[in-house]
Amino acid sequence: MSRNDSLDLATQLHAAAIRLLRAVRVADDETGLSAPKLSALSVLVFGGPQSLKALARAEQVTAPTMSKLVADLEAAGLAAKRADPADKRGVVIQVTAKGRALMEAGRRRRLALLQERLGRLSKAERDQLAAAAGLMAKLAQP
Amino acid sequence: MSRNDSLDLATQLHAAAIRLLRAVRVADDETGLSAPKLSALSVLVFGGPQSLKALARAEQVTAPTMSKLVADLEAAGLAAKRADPADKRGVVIQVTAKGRALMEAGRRRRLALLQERLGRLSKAERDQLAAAAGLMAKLAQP
DNA sequence: CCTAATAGTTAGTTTGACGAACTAAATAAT
DNA sequence: ATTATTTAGTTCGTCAAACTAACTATTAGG
Repeated sequence: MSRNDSLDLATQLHAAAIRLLRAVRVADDETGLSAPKLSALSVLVFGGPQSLKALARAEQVTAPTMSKLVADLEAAGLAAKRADPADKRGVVIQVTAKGRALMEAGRRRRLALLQERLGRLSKAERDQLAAAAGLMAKLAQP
Repeated sequence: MSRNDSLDLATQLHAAAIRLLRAVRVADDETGLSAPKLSALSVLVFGGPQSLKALARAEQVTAPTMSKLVADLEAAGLAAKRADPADKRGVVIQVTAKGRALMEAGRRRRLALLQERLGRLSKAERDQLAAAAGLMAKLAQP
């Protein structure tokens, strides 16, 4: 029974996470940015200026893929590249003020969407979710 | 703002869901199926036989997109289409035994990945997570 | 009936992913 | 010190998956 519990838990958690992310995805449309670009921008905002390789690893894509995403972000004035003073092969990519503002607005919309739904739950249920968020983070650790 | 307000909860839930999905995503690679096809197959397994339109709506894609996904699943012998007896325009799509077996194998691999991590939690914490999965599904409802 | 709506497919386009091949720079080896 | 190797990033070609527009076939409404 314990084995079945685990199977069910893994399946249910997986399905629930997918549905939850899908539900809030609509808020991202309004930024005018695609999900991969918005996500890369988010890493720049929260992770600070970094190399292309680091950014690619954070987003679990290859260097060429990230190279193109960054080029598009740069063309849109949302990110900027500068030479790495310590390594002339390298670049340091950072978010611009415009990029930061756009990311923040998108994030607020996404969270607003979730908050509206959170209002449907009781206080006890919200507390339960808050505790679970911590547990999920623990599960996701390597 | 309190530490436990709903903005924090929304932020934590969103981040936790993303990290959790990333952590188990590697298990799906071994199915040999892409994420969209695996996801569509999952809807067929859990939602039963249904029309292309229903499947497209469930996956939040357009009919042409789903038409191609189903065609590929059919070519791989994982799903089957039959005419809808009640509407000659319509088709009913259902998972095959092979498709069901593949989904089950994927689910087992995903669990295997999570198992070590689930072991870090107490039984009480696992119960908490299971309950939270239900709440998350509720949140995701439109 | 005939017209409008619906189910699904086909055609063409865009985006984002990859690997392979390239340039340039840094590091290791002899 | 010179050469070889590795590393960082880009460009190119290709593919999957998403969309819209337009098509066929069928059903439903006036």
